[in-house]
Amino acid sequence: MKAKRVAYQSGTEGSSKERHHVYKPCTKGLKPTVLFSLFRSDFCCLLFWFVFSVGVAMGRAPCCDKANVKRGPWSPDEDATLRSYVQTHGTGGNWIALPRKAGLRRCGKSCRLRWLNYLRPDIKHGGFTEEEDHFICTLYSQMGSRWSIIASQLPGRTDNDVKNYWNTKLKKKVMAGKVRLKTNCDNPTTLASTQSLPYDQRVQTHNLAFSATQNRSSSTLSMSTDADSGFNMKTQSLNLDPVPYYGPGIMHLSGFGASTMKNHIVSLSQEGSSISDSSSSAMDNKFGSLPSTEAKATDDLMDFGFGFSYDLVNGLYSEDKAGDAAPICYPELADFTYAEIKPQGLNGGENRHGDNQEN
DNA sequence: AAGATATACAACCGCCCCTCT
DNA sequence: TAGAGGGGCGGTTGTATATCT
Repeated sequence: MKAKRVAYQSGTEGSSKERHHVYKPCTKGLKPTVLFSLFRSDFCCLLFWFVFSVGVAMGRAPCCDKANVKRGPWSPDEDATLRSYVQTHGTGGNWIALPRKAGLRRCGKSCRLRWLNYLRPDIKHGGFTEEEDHFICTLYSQMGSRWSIIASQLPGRTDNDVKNYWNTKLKKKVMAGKVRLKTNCDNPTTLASTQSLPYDQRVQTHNLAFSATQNRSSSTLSMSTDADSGFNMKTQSLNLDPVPYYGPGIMHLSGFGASTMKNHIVSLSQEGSSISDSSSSAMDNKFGSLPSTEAKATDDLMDFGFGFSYDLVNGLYSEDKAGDAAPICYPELADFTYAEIKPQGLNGGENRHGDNQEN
């Protein structure tokens, strides 16, 4: 049950319907000169209200009054206030109302972010282990930039942390061939859930079950979810091309946090792997089974969305044979143009955030 | 030593989804 | 059933710090 809604706190007043009201001057019976002068002023008013109304209609109202909330870095006092309030009262299921109750001049979303990414007691910052590197790379290869899901598999890590780490360090490590990955497993589980296993076994457990190569031009993905994981068992097919590709197996995703599962699908395309927000599709479940790799080395190419593929079996992961030695990279498989390192094929995200580029 | 450049990461933005009325 | 509002997410930006020239 959600908390009672709060009234608009932004600079606008009333409901969105009321905000659509446009000032309409009466000009009946006025002389032309007066009419003209009125027209000029009214035109400005109309223009203002038109722009204002359109602006309101086009986008949603802000969650808080941006003019009256503090922004920027949090002070230690604010941190203490927020921590104390949340630990004492909880969030109450309403972050928007929380800052007012807690006596903070901050946007509710800002409070939420600060708590989740920084103040939460179980947070780990920095110091990513090699194991975590592998895990992140593996999951990134499977699902792209679903940072919240990836982070949910790493105890103490936040999506923001993982995202920043990937963008600033790990991506470069991968490009430099300093991250080892291993394939041949079809049941990825959380890092936390396998902590007790020997390292090599854990890596095997987390390795890629999903492969996509650039020359695999057509695919049909058998989408299913694991009833054991809490998902609804469902099987669906996604025809991406008239010539279907039937994957050799099913990838179980029981380890992924079901609570964060929303409508996303994983698809294969000519560009390789991609994950699409299903807002543009009819898919009900976010993840499903994917063609798993059955130790076919030629199929074990990992597409990081960089515009190239890695040979996972022979290339990136070499611990089996060479201990901690750096992996072998295959330049013929990779376009290392650094500028090209950017997740691609995340159609939903690109669409969703296309407007952001205007900022 | 100083300015330029690179790096790291906290914080923000705007969108979408879900729930409630 | 439509609209409002909040939560959550991924992408981007801003800024402090580190490194380089």
